[in-house]
Amino acid sequence: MRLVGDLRARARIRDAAVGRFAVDGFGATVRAVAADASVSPGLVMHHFGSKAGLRRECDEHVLALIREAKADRIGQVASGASLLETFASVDEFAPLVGYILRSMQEGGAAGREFVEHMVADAQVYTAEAVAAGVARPSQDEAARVRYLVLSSLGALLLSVTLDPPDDPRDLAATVRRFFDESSGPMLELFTDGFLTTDHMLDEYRQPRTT
Amino acid sequence: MRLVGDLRARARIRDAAVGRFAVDGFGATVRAVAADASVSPGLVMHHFGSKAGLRRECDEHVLALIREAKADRIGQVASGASLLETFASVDEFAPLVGYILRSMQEGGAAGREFVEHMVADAQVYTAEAVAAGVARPSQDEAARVRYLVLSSLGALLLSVTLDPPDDPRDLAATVRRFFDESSGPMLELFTDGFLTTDHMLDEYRQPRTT
DNA sequence: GTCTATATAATGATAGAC
DNA sequence: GTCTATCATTATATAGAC
Repeated sequence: MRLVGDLRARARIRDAAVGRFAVDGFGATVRAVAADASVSPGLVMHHFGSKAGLRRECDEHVLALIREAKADRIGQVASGASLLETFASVDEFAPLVGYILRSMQEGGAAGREFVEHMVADAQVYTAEAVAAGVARPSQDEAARVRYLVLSSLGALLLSVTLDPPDDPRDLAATVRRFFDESSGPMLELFTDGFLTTDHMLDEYRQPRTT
Repeated sequence: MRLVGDLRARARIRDAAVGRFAVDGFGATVRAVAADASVSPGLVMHHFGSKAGLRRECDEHVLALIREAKADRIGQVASGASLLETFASVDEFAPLVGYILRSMQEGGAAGREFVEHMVADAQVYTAEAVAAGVARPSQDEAARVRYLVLSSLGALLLSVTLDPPDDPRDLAATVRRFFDESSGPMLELFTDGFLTTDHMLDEYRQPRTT
């Protein structure tokens, strides 16, 4: 079957590209991707037109997979970072996590969209948590959620970037280590806070009232 | 004076490189640096041996300047992120902030060292704050400080990376915008916390006691 | 010290055979 | 659809004149 063969080659190249980009970053060469997919560099260009075209399809494919996986576990996910932790430990999804981390690192379209989706999701979960009395209400819900997601994902990204695994295939272990080290402090910070009192906070609450 | 002329050219190239790397990332070419310094590409190689050599000297120079500047304002700095905010608003230091952000983004040696220094500093400040009764004590001071620094710097980095200024010279404005948006949520989170109670936290406090 | 000219290597992309 | 061969560009780095 000619069409099936075609689709399978395309998919193989795309999957190889996702893995390569995850491991080496987006500076990875078309040649390396072709080698991983056991095809010629020319075939990559034939199917995707350009490296940018390949990148675009990888972005879309990864985002689609993540959206799909999120739908399967709706309600179970509280923060973007813990989603990535869960994903990283599933072999099948590990390359996706690497790809998304690279995308956040580089500032690409996929990274931005992923973060924005995470913020949107967290907004819903937080509202539910507040309604359930599990989370405290905030002076500015939108700003709080945004900072929580940005800081959680940013801490993970920075941790992985500054201290990457020797073998990039061990990304899952690195992600897990980060969570082992930070889940304690996070819980403590989120429950007790960090400061005792702060005059600036009073001002934040009652701007120019007193 | 031959020696003075030499040193001035070296310094000019190095400063140009810091600025270029800050704006374009470390993929910036030797040619671009040479053009910014108004010298030939050959002269850059003559002075620094290789692009890697140039990079090394930039790393050392930036770290030295930051160490120096930190010494000048000892005790005034609570977190790494607010240090960068202060720096970014001073025109003279703006390229340094860009350089450090790029270095954290790429995972280079300078980024790692900068973060580690920030963690070490924050450890001292936090201990003082706890002693003064301004900050709550923690179950694991080292882990808490590390997470606070990593999340603050990570949130800033991610924010700047995902939504960079149109003109890279407007980095200061972007950094300031991030702080305007997140200082409120940070203060609230740090003072009140986020969750009401959490069973997992009890376990964290008294592991296998009950 | 500084420049011009060039060597060398790698990359994205194209052309055409099969 | 797939490959081989090649082009054009771009990068670091070198050599040697001034």
